[in-house]
Amino acid sequence: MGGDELKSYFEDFLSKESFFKDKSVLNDSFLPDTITHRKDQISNIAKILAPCLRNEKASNIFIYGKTGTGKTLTVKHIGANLKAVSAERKLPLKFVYLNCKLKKVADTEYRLIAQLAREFGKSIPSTGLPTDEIYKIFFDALDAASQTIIIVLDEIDQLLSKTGDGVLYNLTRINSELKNCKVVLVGVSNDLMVTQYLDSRVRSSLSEEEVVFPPYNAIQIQDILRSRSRIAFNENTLQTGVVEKCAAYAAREHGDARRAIDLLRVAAEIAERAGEKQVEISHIDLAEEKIEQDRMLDATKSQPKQFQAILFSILNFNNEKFIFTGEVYEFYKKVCDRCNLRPLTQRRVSDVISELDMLGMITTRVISKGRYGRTREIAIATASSLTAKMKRILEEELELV
DNA sequence: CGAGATTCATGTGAAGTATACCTTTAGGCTTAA
DNA sequence: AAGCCTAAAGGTATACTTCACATGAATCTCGTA
Repeated sequence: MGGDELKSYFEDFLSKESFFKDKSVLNDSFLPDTITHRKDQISNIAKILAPCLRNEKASNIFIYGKTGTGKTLTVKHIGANLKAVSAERKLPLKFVYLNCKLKKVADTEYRLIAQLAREFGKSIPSTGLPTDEIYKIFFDALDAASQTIIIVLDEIDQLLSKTGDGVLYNLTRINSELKNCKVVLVGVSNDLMVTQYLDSRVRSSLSEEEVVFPPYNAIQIQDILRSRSRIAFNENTLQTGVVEKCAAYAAREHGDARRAIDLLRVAAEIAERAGEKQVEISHIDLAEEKIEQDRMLDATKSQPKQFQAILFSILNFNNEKFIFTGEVYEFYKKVCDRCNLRPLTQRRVSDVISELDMLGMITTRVISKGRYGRTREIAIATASSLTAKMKRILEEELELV
């Protein structure tokens, strides 16, 4: 574009009214003032936690629900209100939210407790201290003042599957250890089955109260989308049927409202960039594709080198219907050779493959081929056009030519 | 022909190792009395 | 002598390796009909 052309493009851009009034409303991190269709859950949790305001010990809570059913949102919402009230009245109440899924932040016992201690202003090194010491620092930090503390552990299932329930056992015992303050634990989980893996003491202590978040149905998602789009968009931005379609797509996948909102936002971005007057239904399909792609490509880029090499090895077999660990490992060794990476052992590669499965980048299951042994059957979870893009990124990242 | 033994390839658990990082401690140097 | 800095010693978590055993259905074996 030449200077004049560019200028007129920008002028043209400005003359068009933007679709968005307030785009942040459609972001994951946005906290609406009111949460649609979650009255029961909110009042339930609020009732359970309310005694905290009087500095009494409230029950621990376990919250279940699939992704995008508003668990995190609800908990944060209640937390914000509790904070507001307690700040106003100068009550000794603290609310801590922690997501256990964040890699390198809270995915092991040590890191979880360290992170919690940091929330209380302690500085904890990333490694080097005994875990007992970390507990001690954390407990001291808690007990420093007479107060009630609500600790929310989001996506707790991730933590449990990786490190077992030892952490939770220790946390549930806090109250008997500490003199001055009371701690309420709120566990949030996507997996309804998790409590089965818990030690019975932990289970009974942690799930003194349980709250279930059922999936939204399509109508409810529509309501959510409408209430958000009223704030997010200017009038007449959405073609009729757009909200319905987004809702339908999301409802198809176990009523994931976050997905519906993402879909709407991305569809609008696509439409705006394409210079359309309105967001049309066709943009939603494009959006769905784009979201999936971005998610996978970002995940691909952000993996550690070894993971990338292994993923690349797997993708290399994308023409074959079934891929087995042995084949992948053989190829992986060659890849390592080509990009100067020290090959990991097959043992470790096996674990990495499981982790990639957990990340949803591939699908695996362990099968027995009878006489021909036992292995993991690996399937690539994405469309072939996308795997091609992923491979290109990996080649770049691994400096393969 | 069918029940039970065998087999293969690799899953999986436990224990050991390398690395990076932490605190403590001892020694050495500087400084002030 | 007291204070401060540095480096070594001793300790830990984490990622990875090593070792060893577990798995489970296709295939083989062998007694029986």
